[in-house]
Amino acid sequence: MAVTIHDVAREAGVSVSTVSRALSGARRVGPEVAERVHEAARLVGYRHNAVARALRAQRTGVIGMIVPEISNPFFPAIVEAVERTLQESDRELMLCDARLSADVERRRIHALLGRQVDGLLISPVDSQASAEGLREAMRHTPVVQLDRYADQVRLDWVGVDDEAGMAHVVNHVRELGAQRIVLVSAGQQSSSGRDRLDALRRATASAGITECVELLGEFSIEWGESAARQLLAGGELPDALVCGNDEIAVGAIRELRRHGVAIPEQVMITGFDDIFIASYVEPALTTLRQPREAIATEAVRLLDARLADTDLPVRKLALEPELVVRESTVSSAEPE
Amino acid sequence: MAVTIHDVAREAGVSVSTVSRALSGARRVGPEVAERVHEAARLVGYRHNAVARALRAQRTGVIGMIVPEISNPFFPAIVEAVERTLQESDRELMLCDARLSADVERRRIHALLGRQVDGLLISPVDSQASAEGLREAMRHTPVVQLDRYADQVRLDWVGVDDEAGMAHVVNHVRELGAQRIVLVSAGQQSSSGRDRLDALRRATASAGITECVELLGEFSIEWGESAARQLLAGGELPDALVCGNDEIAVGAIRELRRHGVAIPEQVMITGFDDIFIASYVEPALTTLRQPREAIATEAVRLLDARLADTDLPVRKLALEPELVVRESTVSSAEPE
DNA sequence: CTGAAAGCGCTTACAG
DNA sequence: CTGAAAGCGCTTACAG
Repeated sequence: MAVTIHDVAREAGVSVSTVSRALSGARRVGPEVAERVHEAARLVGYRHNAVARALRAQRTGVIGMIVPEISNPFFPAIVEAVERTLQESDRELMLCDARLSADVERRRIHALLGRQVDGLLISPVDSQASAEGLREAMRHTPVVQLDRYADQVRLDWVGVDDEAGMAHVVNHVRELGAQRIVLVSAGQQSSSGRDRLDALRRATASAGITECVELLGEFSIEWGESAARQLLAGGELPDALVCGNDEIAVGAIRELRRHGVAIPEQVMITGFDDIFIASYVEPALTTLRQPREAIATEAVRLLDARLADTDLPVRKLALEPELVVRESTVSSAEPE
Repeated sequence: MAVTIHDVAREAGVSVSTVSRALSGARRVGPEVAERVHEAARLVGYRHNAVARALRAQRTGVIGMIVPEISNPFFPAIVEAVERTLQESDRELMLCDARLSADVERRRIHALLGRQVDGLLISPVDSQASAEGLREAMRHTPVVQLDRYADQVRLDWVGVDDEAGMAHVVNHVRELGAQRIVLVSAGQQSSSGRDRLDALRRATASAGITECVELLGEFSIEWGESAARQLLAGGELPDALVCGNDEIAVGAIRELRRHGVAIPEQVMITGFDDIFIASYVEPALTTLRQPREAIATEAVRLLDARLADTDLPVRKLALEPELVVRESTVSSAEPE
């Protein structure tokens, strides 16, 4: 029914083996024969069947990717870069959304394994609960974690260097004269929450800041607003609010401005990630720009390395984020 | 090497046919035999091979999806909903980014066809240049367009009802007393640009608005800013700025506020789409909320209908957006 | 209800 | 360089 390699073979007057070789470009075919095969393929309207090829070659050319939540504005840029990178080697991306549930995540892993993906890129939803699914996955295919990671799993990872980032940001506000700093971040459930808090503590300590309050909630605008309300109720405001991510910072900015607090004059505010809206809030947010593009390409590179050699040691790759100074810390900052 | 159905058959002491039937749930298997097969499968660690199944069954269970640009904040929510809908029927999503190029788009179409997708969901990048690729696609697999569409192609489509939306918005500002209205939108290259402009013209005409200037550029924040500058330079401001999408509106808001214009007191502003930042700009933006979830589920439904019956007539499904009133038109609007 | 056999469309040793 | 043959892991008429 479908046009197959056999139709091409008949048309060109050669064997299917020759057609296969000519079409796949494996060079052991006479030049005029190759020409004839290509002509015949065009004539009969032949199209590759990647499924048949995959079954035979034991390689699908499909990479699975699971993100915690596609609608989280952080991931689309990474997905896009991964997809672009894969195209360079004629591979496709099968994308899944874990909907923030380790359970859904595990089911998606199984589905992707069933589809025989050549590798899996994943940002695990939970540092604990994701571990089991990941272990299952790595028994069957190369796996690389990106952005987030799970504990107790020996798996490659590439993501942002929280340590370096927080040091940048703390030094920045320090140089601008901040003495009293409040850290607003998330709890320790996710790897980012924990790592950023640790990084924040070390950064403030090594900057010689002793007066340092911690407000811990979650990575959301709502928590940023609520934390700001706590500060307002507490009386005196700190010099700077260093937030665990941009959403917290955006929430804090909104709430503080509603109460007439001048930013950055009364309080400086910083974020982390540089999501789209960071440059559109008022005042525009000073933050750390995640090297999303690099994270994506490095993730594919790590995967390919493991594809080539299964005995590689586990690699963790932390990429330094870039400090983007905007008006939430420096009122004269050039608008981008 | 891999554990196959044969290993299960040996373990269970039955034929591979029986194993296949028992595992796929085709009920023509004795209950205790089925039990034994499942037990054996567990024992030998059997996993489905979706590739082999797809080759044999001539059905992959994979739906291809091509979006103009994943990082455009409009699409992730749709992608998420599509993926969720597909999961209900154990299908997977193969996602491609056309990078706003009809050329890349055509290559992605070919790749997906080669992978034998069971159907294609696409938001074409260009109303003209996308047509050829789409025609190629529809010769091989069911295709449904969503959000955008191409001209001169007989293909199902599901998207927002621009006509109804613009009528809502124009009536809204009209009721609030706006007489002089400026339309800021995009040109006619894309289907949305054209349709929204048409809808806007009809809406203002039928609302009896005669003083109506049109500023046409593109769907971007930059164009919104630039249009606002033109207005400021032109002297007297209109009562309302009705924008073709949220990004234009956000740009206009920023620029007008920079120049001290009071919104909505001096000028009301409306958008279209209700993207994430619409509720976070100041003042929060009155806009039309796209029924993204419904667009996604209807797109899959249309595809499934066509999968079941190839002779269906072409269907266009326009879904009404919801007017979300915020502070950019009504200063007392409740913050959400 | 169950099994033997054919075959989905390709690739790839193996000969020649 | 080219061809005949086996086989990737399944499903599905066809018999029984």
